[in-house]
Amino acid sequence: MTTDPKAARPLGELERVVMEQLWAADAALTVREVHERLSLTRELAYTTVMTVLDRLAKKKLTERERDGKAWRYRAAAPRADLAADLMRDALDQAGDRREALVRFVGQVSTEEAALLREALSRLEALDG
Amino acid sequence: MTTDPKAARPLGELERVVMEQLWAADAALTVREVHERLSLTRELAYTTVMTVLDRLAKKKLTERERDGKAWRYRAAAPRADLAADLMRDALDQAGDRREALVRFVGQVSTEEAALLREALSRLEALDG
DNA sequence: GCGATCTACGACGTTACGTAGTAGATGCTA
DNA sequence: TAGCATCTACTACGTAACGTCGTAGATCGC
Repeated sequence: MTTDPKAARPLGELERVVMEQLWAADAALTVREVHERLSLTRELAYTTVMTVLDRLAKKKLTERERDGKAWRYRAAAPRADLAADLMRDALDQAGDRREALVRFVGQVSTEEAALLREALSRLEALDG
Repeated sequence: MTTDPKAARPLGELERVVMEQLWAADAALTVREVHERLSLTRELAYTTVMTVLDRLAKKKLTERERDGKAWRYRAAAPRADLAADLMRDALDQAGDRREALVRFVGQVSTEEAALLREALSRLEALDG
């Protein structure tokens, strides 16, 4: 689990692209910086980006720190964590976990299956 | 994949309990039957259940067939399929699949990890 | 033919999200 | 230090999903 044990609803479309900027950045970004990056591919009001960043913070998906009069935002958790949380939630909704996992591995690509085996091996090595 | 290759958004709360009735039933159920079952634990108008069943049908999550003047609904896909689809969607959102899978297996229970290994073995046996 | 039962469709409240404007606080600069 | 640029806080609006029903009309069995 990342942080919240509850409801990790999938991100909205704009929320996702904003988070992607944060994940892609080395450091925490200001609203302006995120806005600038997004402006390369779409038109958005500065305040729109600010609102989204703010909402993400309220949802605990971003954290922010002061930098002068501005806030700097960074992702509260790695992208992979978010994805893993969503996978968990999905699995939790299945009645029969075994069956759900069977279906899941049955639909992943060969590469993904290999990655899964690898991850499990690594886990085994750790757990002993 | 179950049916729709796209957006398998998680079900709403009422949609979920309705689907659970369908999954739990041996045969296709009428609105009345679903309503009766749900009425055991909560109060709902008959038409509310009907609306939900209808919406689920429009979303291709249920299929229906005539039975006299009434419709009989059944889940369009096994519950496990839905869960697996959601897991897929979640995985697809991860930037780095490897990392996401590592995080995922890192948070599943020991039992789930075992089930995953089992499912992968089975897959391997099939794929050769 | 009637009454019970169904469906079709519209409606309303709430919440999430995309999108943005206004007002006021704040910090840099000439 | 006065003022402009910049930032935040807050409010707002439209849309879509969903929970929740009601009404009207079709339909089936007696």
